[in-house]
Amino acid sequence: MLKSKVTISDVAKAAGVSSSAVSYALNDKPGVSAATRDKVLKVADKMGWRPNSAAKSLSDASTRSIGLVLTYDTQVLSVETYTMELISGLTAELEAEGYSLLVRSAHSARSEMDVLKEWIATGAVDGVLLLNIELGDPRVELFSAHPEMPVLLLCDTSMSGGLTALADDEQGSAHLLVDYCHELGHQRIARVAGPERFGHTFTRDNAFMEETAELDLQYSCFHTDYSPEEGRRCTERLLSLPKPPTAIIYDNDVMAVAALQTAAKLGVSVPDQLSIISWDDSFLCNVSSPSVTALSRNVVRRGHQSARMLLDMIDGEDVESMIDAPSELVFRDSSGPLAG
Amino acid sequence: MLKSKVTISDVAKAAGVSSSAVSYALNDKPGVSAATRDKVLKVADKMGWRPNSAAKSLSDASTRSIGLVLTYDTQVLSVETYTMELISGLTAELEAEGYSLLVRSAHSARSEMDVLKEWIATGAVDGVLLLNIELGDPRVELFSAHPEMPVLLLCDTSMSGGLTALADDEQGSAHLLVDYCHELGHQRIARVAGPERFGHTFTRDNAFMEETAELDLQYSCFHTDYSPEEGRRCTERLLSLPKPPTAIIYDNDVMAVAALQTAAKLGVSVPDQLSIISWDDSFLCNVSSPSVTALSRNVVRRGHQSARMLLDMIDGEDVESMIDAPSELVFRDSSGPLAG
DNA sequence: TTGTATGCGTTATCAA
DNA sequence: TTGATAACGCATACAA
Repeated sequence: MLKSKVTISDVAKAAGVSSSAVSYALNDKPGVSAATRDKVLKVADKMGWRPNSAAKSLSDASTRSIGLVLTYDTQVLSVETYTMELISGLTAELEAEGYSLLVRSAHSARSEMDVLKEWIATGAVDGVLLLNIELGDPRVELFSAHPEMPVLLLCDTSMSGGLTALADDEQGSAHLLVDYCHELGHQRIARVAGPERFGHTFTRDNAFMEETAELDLQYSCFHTDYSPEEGRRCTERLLSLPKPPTAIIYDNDVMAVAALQTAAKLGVSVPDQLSIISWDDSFLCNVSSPSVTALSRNVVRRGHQSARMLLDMIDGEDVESMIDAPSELVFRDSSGPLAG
Repeated sequence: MLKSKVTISDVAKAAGVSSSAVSYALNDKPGVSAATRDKVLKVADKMGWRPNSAAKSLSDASTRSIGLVLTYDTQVLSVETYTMELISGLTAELEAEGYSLLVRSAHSARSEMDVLKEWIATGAVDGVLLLNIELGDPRVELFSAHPEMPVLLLCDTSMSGGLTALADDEQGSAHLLVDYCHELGHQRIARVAGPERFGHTFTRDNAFMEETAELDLQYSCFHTDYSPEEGRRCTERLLSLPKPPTAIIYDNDVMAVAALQTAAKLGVSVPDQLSIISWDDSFLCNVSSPSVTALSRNVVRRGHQSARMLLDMIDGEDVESMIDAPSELVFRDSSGPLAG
C-alpha cells in the first residue's frame, strides 16, 4: 500500500511550525497569528492535505455517516422504487453536510439486528434510519436501550415506543381514498393490503375500518406480501364473491397493475365495472393501460426530511416526532363511477 | 454523549491482564496462553466488547467499506430499477465479508469528482465502483493517477484506460437483437439510444452498425436522454419517415413502454405493423400491454460480481477485466413478424 | 502566539 | 508467555 497521504505533521514540518498550529489554522480556530495561518493554509493546499477520516472519527467520535439496512429481498427491490427514491432524497440532503449513507443488507430480521447491534457497539455510524417497523419490533427495544445512538423510525407514532418517528398521514390518506370512492357512488369497496405484521398496514386497517363505517360502506380486506402474484390471486377471489366489490384499493402499485391484467382476463371492465386505485404512485401507474389512479407520496421529499431530522438529532437537538405532508390523489383512468 | 462503549483496556482491567494480551486473544493470534485466552474471551463476551471501527480503521488503514456515488437525477432514479438492483447485489455480496457500501450523491460530474478525490485523500473507503463512464471520462485519469485505490469500472474495456472493468457483452447483445429482427423478416430497423457521451451508447452504436451492415439491413438511430418524453418524440419522428422502420429497439425499458402509447396514439398496431424491443428488462415490460420483448441483464448478479472483484482487489489480488455473462432475450408480445 | 504533551482505541513491537 | 510502549492522524488542554 502506497502511503502517499499527507498528514498534519508533514504540513507542520514543511511550514516550519508545530502540528497544533497547523490544526488550529486548518480548522479555523483561534490560537494562531494571521501570518502563520496564511502560511499553513498555503502549504497545506499545495501539499494537498485532507484530514484522514479514520483519525478524525477516532478523535471526535463521529463518522459523518448514517446507517441504513436493506432487508427487502431482491425480488421486491427490483420492482419497487420506494427505497431508491428514499435513498435519493436521503443522500441529497446528507451531501450538503458532507455526510454519507452507510448501507448494509440483511437477509433476515435477525441479521438486521446483528448489524444494528454492531453499529451501536462499534460506533460505525452517527445515526440510524429504520424502515418497515413491525408490531412489537425488537429494533424499538434495542434503540430504547441505547439512547446515545440517534435513530429515526419511518412509522406511525403509535408503534415507535417513544422514539422519534416520521409518520405517514395514513388516516388522512384513508379518508381521501374512502371519500373519493364514496363520491363516485361505490357501496362495496375492498382493500388488498400488505403483510399484517407491518405497522403501517395495521394503521391503515384501522383507518379504513373507521372511514368506511362512518359512511356506511361495505368493506373487506385481504393481507398479502405485495407481490404481483398475490395481487392477482386476491383480485380473483374478490371478484368471485357473490357480491363483489366495485372498487379495490391496493397497498402498492405493483399489485394494482397486476390486478389490471386479472380484471382483463376475467372480462371485468376497468373502470366501468371496477375501479382500481393504488396506494403508491409510480411510473408504473402512469404507463399501464388504463393508467392507474394513485396516491402520490413524494418519497424523495420524505428522504430529505428524514435526513434533516437525523442530522438535527446528531447535532444534539431534541427532535419531535412528526407527520409527513399529506398525500395527493392523482386521478387517472382506472377509476370512475359505475357504468352500464 | 454517553460513553458506554467497552474498550480493550476495560476488558484488560476486568480480566486482570494487559491490553496487548487482550488484543492477541481477541484476534486469535499467538502470544497468549490458552488459559488467559479463554478468560479474556469470556470476559470480553460478557462485557459485550466490539472493536471500535474508527480505531481499527486508523490502526490498519482500512474502512471495510466501498464507495458508490449516485449521480442520476431524482427523476430517473424514481423510474429505473437498475441502480437499486445493482446496490442490492453489491450489498448482499459485501455482507458476507462484513463490508458496507458507502453511498454519496452528487448533483454534477464536478461534484462527483470532488467526492472521489476526497475519498482518495482521506481514505474513507477501501475501494470504489464507477458507473456510467463517458468518453474521455476524467474519473479514469483520476484513478490512473492513484493506483493505491482499488477501483472497478462498469464499462467497456475500450474506455477503461487500463483500469479494471466489468463490461457488458454489448456486441453479443447487439448480435442477438439484430439477428432476431432479421429472422422475423424486418428489413428496416431503428434504435432509440441513450446519450451519445455515454461509453456504452458508443459501444452499442458501433456494434449495431456492424451487425446491420452484415445482414444488409437499413438502420437508423436517434440519441436521447432515456426519458419517456424523448422516447415518445423519437418514436413519432421515426414513424413519420417516408419509409418508417418496422422494428425499433429502445436503449431502456422506460422509453420502450412510452413508445407503446405513441404507437397506439398514431394507430400503429404492435406487433403487427411495428415490433418494439427494450434493451433493458424490468417489471415494466412485463405489465405493459402488450408486454414488451426485452433483453434481460440480471443486474443483481452483476452487483454480486462487482463486489467480488472489488473485494479481491482490496485483498491485493491482480484482478483482470472481464465481460459479464451474455444477456438473454425474453420474448413477449410486442415483437413478431409483419402482418397484414 | 507558540510548541509540547496527551487522549481517542487498536494493532504491533520490544523488552522482561 | 507476558506487560509496557510506540504508532496510526487528529484535536486540544496546558505550559512556555
